[in-house]
Amino acid sequence: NSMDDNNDEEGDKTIYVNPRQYARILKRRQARAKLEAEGRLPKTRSKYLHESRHQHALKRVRGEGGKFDSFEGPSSNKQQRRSTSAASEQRSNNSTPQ
Amino acid sequence: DRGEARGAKQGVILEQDRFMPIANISRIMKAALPPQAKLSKESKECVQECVTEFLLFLTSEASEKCNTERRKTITGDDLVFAMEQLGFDTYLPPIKAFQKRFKEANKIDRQNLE
Amino acid sequence: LRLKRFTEICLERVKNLTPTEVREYGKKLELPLARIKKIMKIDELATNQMISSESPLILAVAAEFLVEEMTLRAWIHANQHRRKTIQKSDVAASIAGCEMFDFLIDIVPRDEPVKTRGAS
DNA sequence: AAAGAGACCGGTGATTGGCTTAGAA
DNA sequence: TTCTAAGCCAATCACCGGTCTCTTT
Repeated sequence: NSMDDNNDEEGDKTIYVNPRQYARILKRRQARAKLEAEGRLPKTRSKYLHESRHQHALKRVRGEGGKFDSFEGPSSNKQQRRSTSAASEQRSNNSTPQ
Repeated sequence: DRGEARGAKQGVILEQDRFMPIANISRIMKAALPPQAKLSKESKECVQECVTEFLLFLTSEASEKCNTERRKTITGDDLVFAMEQLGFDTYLPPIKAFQKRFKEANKIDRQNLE
Repeated sequence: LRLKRFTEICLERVKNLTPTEVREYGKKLELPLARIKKIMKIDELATNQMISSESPLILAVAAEFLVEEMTLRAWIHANQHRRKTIQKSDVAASIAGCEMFDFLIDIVPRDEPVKTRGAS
């Protein structure tokens, strides 16, 4: 019922865990290790998930306080359409920026 | 070679497929809290990862039992049994109640369709 | 702060449900079933198995309970430190303080030295 | 016969960042 | 006290759930 919480052999801390979960915890640990060994798990989180949504957020109209706002500003100024002729198509692939 | 190509090669599992949407997690957490409570981004991501482990923890238990019993479908009963085995006793009454009503509802509109 | 009332509240939410209301409750679940199924398929064995339609539903309800309880315990810990923002350390403490959450031992780093003193 | 996988589709809510200031430190 | 970081807005679009056919139990 005891287990070390570090999978390295450094082994110092042995703590006692829920005996009903013990066996499953070990098997899950193996499964995660295998997944990691196959290189299927990104170890770091990306700043955003979708390039398109990131760009969308940058392009959105914002109020005075930096909040998102409805299509047009309430006070002065007329709406100005910025038809973004951003020609290049981004591959919708997900690169991890950070 | 069928044994090798079966489970071996799949691409990287990206975040969208490994975690529940962060906004949903956040909403559940907020709902359980008094309105003046705030949530750090780290705490939300942490709970997000906990949920994934929870799902896989139960799935792993149920899946292995199905395998040894040579059944090829993971049923709700398998997951309920897994929850019992793994000590999630406090969740069981509501879960069982929900499952029961769900089966009844299925039964009913199956009959209605005929 | 009343804490152990939580389990009872969970029960009340589900115990009186007519078959018609089960559908509504199913719709009201926060967690998308499609993604739950996708996550299940990450499991080595489960990838080659079939998954009944009720399985994601069961897990959705259970996971929602899990999040609520974890969050509540984390909030208690945050309060003990006079904080109004739940930090990752609070979640870690809530996990460390409940035997049922032992399965998260690898997920959340256990470096919180704060020992829960014996409450009265 | 009953039920799930997989492909397809259309509708929709999760994703998303700059500024303010709550509140962690 | 200093100064980090959470909440606040809502428009796009990836994804969810519903439906279909085909396969599996």
